[in-house]
Amino acid sequence: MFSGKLKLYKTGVNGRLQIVRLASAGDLLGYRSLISDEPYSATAEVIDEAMVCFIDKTTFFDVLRRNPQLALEMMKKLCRELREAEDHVMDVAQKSTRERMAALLLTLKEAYGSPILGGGFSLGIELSREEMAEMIGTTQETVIRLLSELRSQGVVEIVGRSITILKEKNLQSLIS
Amino acid sequence: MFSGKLKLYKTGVNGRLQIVRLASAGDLLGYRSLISDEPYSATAEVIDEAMVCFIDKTTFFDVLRRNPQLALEMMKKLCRELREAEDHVMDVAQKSTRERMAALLLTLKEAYGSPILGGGFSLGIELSREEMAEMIGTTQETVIRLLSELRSQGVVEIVGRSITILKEKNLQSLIS
DNA sequence: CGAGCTTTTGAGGGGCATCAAAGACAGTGG
DNA sequence: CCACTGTCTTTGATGCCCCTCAAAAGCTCG
Repeated sequence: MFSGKLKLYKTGVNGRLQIVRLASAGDLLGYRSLISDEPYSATAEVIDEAMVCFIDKTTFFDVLRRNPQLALEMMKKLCRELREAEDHVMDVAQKSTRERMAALLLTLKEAYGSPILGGGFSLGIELSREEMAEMIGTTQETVIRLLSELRSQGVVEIVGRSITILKEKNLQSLIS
Repeated sequence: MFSGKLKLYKTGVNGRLQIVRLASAGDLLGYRSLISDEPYSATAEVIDEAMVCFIDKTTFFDVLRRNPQLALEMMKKLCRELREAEDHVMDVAQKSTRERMAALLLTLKEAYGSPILGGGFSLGIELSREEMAEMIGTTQETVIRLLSELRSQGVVEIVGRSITILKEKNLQSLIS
């Protein structure tokens, strides 16, 4: 199967990474720096096999200028991403690490998950413990502890990097 | 003097607020929900006297469609805000409260500050302790403790809600 | 099988939230 | 003018969540 997943991250204090978002097939990358004329502020790295296609700067702007409707669509996309980013700020600022862990699992399930025989959901994306930590702003160790906690409660099943959600409702109730 | 300042905030878990950004004269508000067709995700509240001007939805889109250059400008603005929001995520996730406090003071100084006789900077905006807490994702009490710490070190001068930065360099070195 | 990763588990400590209460300050009405 | 009230600010005490450090165990690959 052709999947194609990238992670987009920033580098923070003492090299600690912060994953800003994941990108999949069809997503646009880098257009923001193009538009705002700022230097690239994030780094992209392949998680799964991905094919990338480059668009020339002038072509990009030409198409955009000739096609107001497309421009509007892009603005829509930007607005949505902005709202998501702001929500993310609030999550990190207010929620406990446990709540963010639960939210991450549910988000991944929404984006990549697929139902599995017996009623669970396979996450459909395999991240390292550290990558998860970098997404929710915590450490490897804490991610591990929270995951084992969930496993011991029968909420998830874990085999290596493959995670299956067994009791989605328990996660839902965790994110309050 | 005519200033006009608003705060834009979201409501999080158990009603705790998160100030997403401050807006001043000339800023646009609410256009994001307009464009992305999502429900309003934030609330605006006046801090200083402000005059607000409403634009009709259809007018807005008309102008945008007829004026590709304007659309590009708006996209620029959106991209910049997006980058700022993502930076903010990283700050909250990685930096200590003390670092965020210092960063907040410097940000406010950049946005509203004005030089004062003797080499300091008056912040030029008066926020309650709680509002500052809501901006950097902490509590009132912690803001107060950090501010007194800075005052006792002679880094800032505080009279009620008016804050003067005396030793900007010390703040700079705090944000690492 | 050894080297280098990731994952796991444990111990310890500190930063910060929470709770509680007193002080400061402004507005209100008697 | 002064007690009265509500809001904001300050300070102190307590505890716990989670980061940090350390080390062992598991996995992968040459």
